Amino acid sequence: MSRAGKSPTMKDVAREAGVALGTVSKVFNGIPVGKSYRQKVEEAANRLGYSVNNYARGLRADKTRTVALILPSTDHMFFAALADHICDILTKRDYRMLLAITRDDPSAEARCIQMVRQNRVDGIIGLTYSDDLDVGDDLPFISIDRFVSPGIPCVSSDNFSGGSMAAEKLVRLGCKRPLFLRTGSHVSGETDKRGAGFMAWCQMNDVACEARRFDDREGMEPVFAFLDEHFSDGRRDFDGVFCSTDMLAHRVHRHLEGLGVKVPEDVQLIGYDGVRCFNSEGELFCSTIVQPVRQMAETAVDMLLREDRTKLPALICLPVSYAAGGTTRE
Amino acid sequence: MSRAGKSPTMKDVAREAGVALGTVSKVFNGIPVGKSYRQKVEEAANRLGYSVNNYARGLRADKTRTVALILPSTDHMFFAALADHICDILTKRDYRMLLAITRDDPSAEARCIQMVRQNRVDGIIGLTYSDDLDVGDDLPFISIDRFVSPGIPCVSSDNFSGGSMAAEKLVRLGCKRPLFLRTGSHVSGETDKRGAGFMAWCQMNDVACEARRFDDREGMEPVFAFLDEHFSDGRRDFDGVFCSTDMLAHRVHRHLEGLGVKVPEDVQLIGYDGVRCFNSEGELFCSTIVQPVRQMAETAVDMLLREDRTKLPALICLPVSYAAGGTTRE
DNA sequence: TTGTAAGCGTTATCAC
DNA sequence: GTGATAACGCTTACAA
Repeated sequence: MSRAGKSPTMKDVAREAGVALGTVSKVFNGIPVGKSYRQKVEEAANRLGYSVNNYARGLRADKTRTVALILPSTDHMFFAALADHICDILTKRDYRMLLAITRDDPSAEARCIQMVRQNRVDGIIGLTYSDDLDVGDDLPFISIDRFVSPGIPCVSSDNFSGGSMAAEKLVRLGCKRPLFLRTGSHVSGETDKRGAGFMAWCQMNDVACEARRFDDREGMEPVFAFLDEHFSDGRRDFDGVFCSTDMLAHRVHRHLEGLGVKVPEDVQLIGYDGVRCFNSEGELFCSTIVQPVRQMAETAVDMLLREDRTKLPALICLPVSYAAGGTTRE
Repeated sequence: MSRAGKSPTMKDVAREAGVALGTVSKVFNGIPVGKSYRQKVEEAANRLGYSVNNYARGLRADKTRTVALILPSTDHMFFAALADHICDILTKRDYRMLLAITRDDPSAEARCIQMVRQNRVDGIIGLTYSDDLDVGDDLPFISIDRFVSPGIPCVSSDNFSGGSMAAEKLVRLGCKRPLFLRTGSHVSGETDKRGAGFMAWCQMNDVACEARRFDDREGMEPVFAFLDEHFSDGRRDFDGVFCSTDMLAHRVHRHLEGLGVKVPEDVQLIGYDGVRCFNSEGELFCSTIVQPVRQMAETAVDMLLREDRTKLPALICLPVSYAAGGTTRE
């Protein structure tokens, strides 16, 4: 019997089962072993409540079957859904997920990298904003939505096509004076292409359009001021707005309502993300370009755990789709 | 110089710094060491890009500074906010968080326990639904919203008071025929007390009220059928509904709208959770009883990591508050 | 203070 | 198949 208070070890199981230590190890690693031995080991292990010590295993093997996910927060439906799917997919592959949250703070991002590095994770999936993130080239890293450095693959939705899709949709639905609106990080990322795609489509199709970008550090006031300027007193300077996120679209929607603007009658609104109320089965907040969250999660995990990590693509854009959510005239 | 491709170890740092291995260890454990030595070690460590191997450390110390959070999913704003706060608080205490997701599946819950046990976490915070969850008494466990077994503390919001508060609010706002509606797990938990508190208040105050409970395995159809029965064709059998969650309240709201019922004019609605759009700074979906998520997270972590784990309380109910969200006549 | 050496639980490699 | 043994990287007595 092993000392009380401490978890049993392989040694204990070996003794209990009356077999050699090596045999126990083999059983727990799926290495062929005589049937009667295997059974004796399994019984002894159950009796003792034994379970493999991953720390000892990781120390020996230098593989921990653990992946870190670094996110700004999980307190946003898009991030939360991403975390949910990635965790799910990793679990199915018998990996564990360490979650680290950064609050968009570059120093926290650096600390996280440091922390998960100490924890000898087998790889990192990160949605980060640091300009100069130093991941180190020994640790597999997949970035989401942001180019970090050459050699680090980036997985994102097809932001450019999504932007074009939004433009086309608005125009097809009758908009003559479309507007692109964004708030967001001052750090540039893949998501900037949403606006680029929107503008490009408009130019290609000879539609005059305007774009306004606001820095998220200034909050919503400048956005509201802009809307007031163009929609107060019966003014309707634009009849369709593509917002860089659903959240922005929703706030714009509310503000326009406050100004007496009718959505979608006076102005049609399209967002980006495909975020839903409460959970991914809820309703949309607005008409939107839907990111393929599950597929993004799958791709990120796939690329991270791929055996052959030479010649990974630098950027993978996954196909988006349009979904009507009540802020457009379908 | 250490072999290429492998991370440097303390030994490498010791050699690089020209000091003893033990000295390096002391530096990284904050144990006093000669100033010049400390500096030499730190420089050498930086030069080599050394970072402590937590697996070796955990193996030796039998402490991993890792906590597992077990949730049904993160794809719901309440769970997502909980995960966010718990991760944040753990990080501040220099703990890492392993996230495991169960999809309400008891067998997945058991697998998770097994998995995190292998990973030698220092404790578990779990929001689980298994009837017969076997955590084992060696591993600190804090349950959220559900009584698991004696000796396992449960942290929840004050569901009973929340229910009473909802009843009082509805009646104060003029409701004469209140209704309690719930869908949810067939497994009983602390959250059942929401309805109990509601009914108790009504009885205490001689208000006749009705309660309907639906099993979530049957979906929303039975709920909608019930609403149709009581609100079709101008019927207004109830003028105030307390729903066991914001999500339910929101769906009820939408369905009532479809029936031509005006909220809050004809019927007032109160939910439970305090969940918001997009993130915790968004707007409420409905008038609601707000759970103190941050405080719940803090309490759970506190109790989990408390030094003296004898005489922990069996149940901690944290105070809720009411917030108007447009579905009541304030 | 510093250096040394034992040991944490596993895996892998021997000769039997 | 067994049994012994050497790593893996770190902490911690203990000796110098």
